[in-house]
Amino acid sequence: MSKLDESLLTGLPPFSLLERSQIREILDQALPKRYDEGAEIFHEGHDAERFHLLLDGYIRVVKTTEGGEQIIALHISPGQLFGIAPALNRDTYPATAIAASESLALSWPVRLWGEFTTKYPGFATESYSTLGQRLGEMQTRITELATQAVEQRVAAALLRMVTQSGRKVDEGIEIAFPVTRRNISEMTGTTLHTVSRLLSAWEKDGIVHSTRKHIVVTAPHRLVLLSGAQG
Amino acid sequence: MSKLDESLLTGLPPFSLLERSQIREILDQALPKRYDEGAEIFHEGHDAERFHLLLDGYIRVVKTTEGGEQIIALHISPGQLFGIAPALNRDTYPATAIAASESLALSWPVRLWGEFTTKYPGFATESYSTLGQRLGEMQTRITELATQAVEQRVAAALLRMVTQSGRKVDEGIEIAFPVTRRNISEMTGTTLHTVSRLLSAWEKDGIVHSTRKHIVVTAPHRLVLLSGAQG
DNA sequence: GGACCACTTTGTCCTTCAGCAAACTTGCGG
DNA sequence: CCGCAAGTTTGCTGAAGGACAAAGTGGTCC
Repeated sequence: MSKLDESLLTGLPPFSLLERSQIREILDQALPKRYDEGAEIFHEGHDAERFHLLLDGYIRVVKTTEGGEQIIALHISPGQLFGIAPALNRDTYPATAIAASESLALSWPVRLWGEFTTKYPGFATESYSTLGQRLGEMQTRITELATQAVEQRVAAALLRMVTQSGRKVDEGIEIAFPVTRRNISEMTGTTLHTVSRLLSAWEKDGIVHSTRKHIVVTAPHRLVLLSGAQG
Repeated sequence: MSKLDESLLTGLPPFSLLERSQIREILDQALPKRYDEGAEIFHEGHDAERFHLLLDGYIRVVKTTEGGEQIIALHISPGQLFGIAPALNRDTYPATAIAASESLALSWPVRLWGEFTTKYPGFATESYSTLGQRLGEMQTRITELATQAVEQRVAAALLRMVTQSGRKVDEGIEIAFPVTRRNISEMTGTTLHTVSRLLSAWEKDGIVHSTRKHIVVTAPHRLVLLSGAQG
């Protein structure tokens, strides 16, 4: 593994305001690792031995029910910490992390968590803000699941992915990682069949254009209408 | 308001391990307040000026959708901190808190949050553990909503309330605060009608006994079966 | 180039549960 | 003690969407 460059961390929220030497030190203790699409990074229930920072790619955080069904809890984008069980005094991971696309992540042993939070003021603050945001998102998903119809939930899920990872292409905005119908159904609590039907309908209406594992949203504003209070 | 007694806080997780003089100091800065059933303690979106500790009673934390529907996010029991937006660097409350029964709570201005967390080691740790648990519960609710049928969700909601606040009576275990059918429907994402039908059926089966705003679970084990993978 | 595999599409049926409506019960305030 | 409000029960109907089935379509590996 080649020597890591400091520019990797410079400007990332958790490490902003740090001096070059500090970043060097943090980096020297990091273990970089590449993950293929579909590769597991850590598993629900296992001992939380390391915490992670995603540098490139996208991560799906997944929970499995006793019935064997999977629920996608959230997606991680580059620059975000994940698997930060130590922040909440947990000693096992509460969910499984899987690379949604080919990804690169750094990780540190949990014992460094305490060191980082005390040594670098911004680090703790930033981490807990992240947690706060995630809590808010989960709130939103709960109210969505509790009050909205399937069509609205699927529209909202697409918009969330677009917002988090959308990149401009000439047709519209493309979700930057592979997504299957099944994936979407696991984000919205429905079946892949229903998702397929919805996407087909939207395709016909010119709202989205989707190929095998890729989705381009061509009319985001119409999707917003579908996701909102009334269509 | 009469002088507060130190025994109020002694032994409560957030303040365990503290010396008498420290507890005295904390208590002297606290504002105690009594709330009638249904009274609002703070409102979603308002400036988070204080954080709270529930001493007696039960609090419902509620989120309102644009459509005006309410979703009950969680219940707070005595001894728990709530409205701890500052822990996540939020400056507004993410939800509304309402007394589910007559309640007594202490509160402190948010500026003391930093002081408490730095001065009293156990305080921060304990607070973040609480947050971790809540995050876990929300996860569970999301998977429930996404994968389980209404009957299972309602059974699970009753069990959750029983676990959190159940007190033994001769018929079985009673939920310690008033709960209406509508409340349950707001916890489970269904309608009060459906909840009413379920409770009636369970009453006939001898699983619960419910009066107007009170529920006694007479056969918890059967409820567990209903909430589980298969009924 | 062919075979297999993963993903998708589409059709049909059937259950669950939300929506609507209306009567009933309980408790409280005057 | 009466009237009203809040909470509950119950019936009926219809639509949403899950379950099952089966065929279509890329993509990839040999």
